Amino acid sequence: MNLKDLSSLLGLSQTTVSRALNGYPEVSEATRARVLEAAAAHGYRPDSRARSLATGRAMAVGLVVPVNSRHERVNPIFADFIAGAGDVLSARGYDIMLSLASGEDEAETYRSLAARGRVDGVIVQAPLIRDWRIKMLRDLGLPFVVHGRISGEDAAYSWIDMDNRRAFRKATDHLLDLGHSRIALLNGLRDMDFAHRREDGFLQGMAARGLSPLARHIQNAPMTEDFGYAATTAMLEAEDAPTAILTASVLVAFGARRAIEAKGLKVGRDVSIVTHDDVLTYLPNTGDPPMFTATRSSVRRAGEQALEMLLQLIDAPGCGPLQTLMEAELVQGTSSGPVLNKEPHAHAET
Amino acid sequence: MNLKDLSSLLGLSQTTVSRALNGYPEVSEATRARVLEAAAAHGYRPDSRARSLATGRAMAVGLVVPVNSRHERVNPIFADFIAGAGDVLSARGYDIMLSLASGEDEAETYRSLAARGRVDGVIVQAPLIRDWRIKMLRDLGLPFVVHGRISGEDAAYSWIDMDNRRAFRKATDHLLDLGHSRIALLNGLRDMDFAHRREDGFLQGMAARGLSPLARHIQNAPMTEDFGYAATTAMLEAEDAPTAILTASVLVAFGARRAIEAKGLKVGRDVSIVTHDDVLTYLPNTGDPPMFTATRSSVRRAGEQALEMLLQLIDAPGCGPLQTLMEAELVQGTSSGPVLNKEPHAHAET
DNA sequence: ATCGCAGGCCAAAGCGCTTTGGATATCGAA
DNA sequence: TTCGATATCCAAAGCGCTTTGGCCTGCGAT
Repeated sequence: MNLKDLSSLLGLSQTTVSRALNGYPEVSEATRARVLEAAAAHGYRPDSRARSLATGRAMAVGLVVPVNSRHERVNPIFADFIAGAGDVLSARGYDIMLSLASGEDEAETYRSLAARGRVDGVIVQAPLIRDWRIKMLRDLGLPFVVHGRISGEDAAYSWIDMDNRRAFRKATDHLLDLGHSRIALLNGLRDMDFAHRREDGFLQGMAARGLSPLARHIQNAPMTEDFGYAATTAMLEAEDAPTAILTASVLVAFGARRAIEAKGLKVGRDVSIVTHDDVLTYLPNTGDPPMFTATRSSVRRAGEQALEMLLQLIDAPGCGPLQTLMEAELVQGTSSGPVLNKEPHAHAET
Repeated sequence: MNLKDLSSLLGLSQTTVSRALNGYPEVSEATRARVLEAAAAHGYRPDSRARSLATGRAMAVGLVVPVNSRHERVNPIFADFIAGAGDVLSARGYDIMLSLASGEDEAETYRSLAARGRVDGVIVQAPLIRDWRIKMLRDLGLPFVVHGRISGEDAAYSWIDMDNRRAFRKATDHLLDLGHSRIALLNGLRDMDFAHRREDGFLQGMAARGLSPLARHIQNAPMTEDFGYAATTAMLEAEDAPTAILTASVLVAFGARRAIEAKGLKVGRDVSIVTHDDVLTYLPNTGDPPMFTATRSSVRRAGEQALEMLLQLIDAPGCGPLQTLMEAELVQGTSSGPVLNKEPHAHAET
């Protein structure tokens, strides 16, 4: 059932039917009602390719998810980010064009999406420290919003980000206030911009009290449970074991907790954990008080907001760079407590 | 840069340029070379909407991800499934149209994708016990592949599934062989078809040895860490505590382990865990031997295979229902061992 | 010299929609 | 009665591509 069929069926021109369906005023209410009814009855839905070709708008946004080429990992935060994005988009009649891009192909992916007219805008995920994508997207003239920010990028661009530096500064201060001074940071991959900012916040907090962490107490890796476990185990067994650990994700915190408990130590008493919590639906930090003391910022909310912004940029191309900084709140859980003044934990089991 | 520009620039007709680019034989090799070179030089990429309108093929497949309406949860397995799917698709020039659909809207989502010509086929995720989607998709005439199977569906349809029943039968037998008889099952949501099959395999295994589990030892919930923790804690504290636990995901297994260790018990000695492992990149079951004894089947591989099948159905619409059953392998980890003959664990700490 | 045929190219007709630029009818005001 | 608004509707021109159905040209066969 296409427009031609429908209009001849109604004894009207395609123009009139199209206008009736799209809410234009040049059509009588009686006719509009008749058209809408017929359209519903026959399940007519305009072909989006044809419509898109005629209007020049794709009614879709691109979500380019980088597949870490070294690790071939797809971060599960995308599932929640997309859930947020999807809500906003479907409410406005947009679709999501998903592209997985691994490293080299990524430039081609953007160019292709733009040139083939598949999308009206894109979301840039997982920005790196000096990300080349900004310049390329600007050159392409494709509206975009970065989920995260890019250190070393001078030009203005639209982004939504959590205040990673401040969040980790807060988390660090929290631990320092509890008397901890040997604090470790289990962070995301080194080239990720967010990891850089988190480390920054951590170091600033330490420096403000005249402290400086051991180099081996700052580790970067994909944020998996076994990274948390392995890194924590190693640190607890070495000299100058940390009394508190900052982790970049709940999954890593799970691993840290396992390592601590495997040593016969108690989380929140012998070793404290403060984690960042993206509020992923399948990794809830539940309990009252919650299991982990955490800096909390919903990635799903970020997805909603990011798309709100992108749609705004698409609707009004000139409306300048939009920027949203989300604040993470520190929630006190059971995983952090005052430092114990006793023998280093490393020897607790020896 | 569109076809018209490119062809007038080359002094050729649009027909010839189009044919040259698409590999038709009616164009001399010399001309073809000239065209390809010019296209590359000017970064020409055919507008996919126009092409799609002309050919009738969308060159995109739909991935409809159900957002559990009760729980608003997006299962992280989709991230990995999509990674597999993306590999296959991008190699063949297809794009992914992602739709999040929550319950009621889902029918509309499929209808809309089909009617608007946005996709050439779809993947159906998370099938329920008696899923209405099969009938609807068949009526729509849209090629589709189900990721999972549908009990109570008589008509033939294309699917790819892991042999859930056999996997859990294997896992159960493994535990039974180790002498366990009080085995619990922490399963996914009750209306999910896979959960049903897993329970089946479990019950079959038990019945084969004349055993039948306690009703409260079979639990259904979203597969989160805290479900594993809470359920395990409760069971260990009650009468007739299980000596072994079967979990439906690594995340749930994490929770079960935490509960066991919190009771001062040792996983693999006091209480065994066998989990299903979807081999999610961010939830690796690492170690040698691995941390968890598990039935292993890569969901990423399933994604690849599912799209291979879907593309086949799209290319040759009549090629009949395609069905792939994947076998999960049982890998022995450190989380399962022979049953201890001693006082019930419930009292271990009292 | 003529014919047939293949190779190489092109004009134009779609694909299904939106949108421009009228056309026609109606109606109150002059 | 005549005239401009208004309100309704319509024919046709795109959007950028593919594809059908030719049109030439040259060449070997008749």
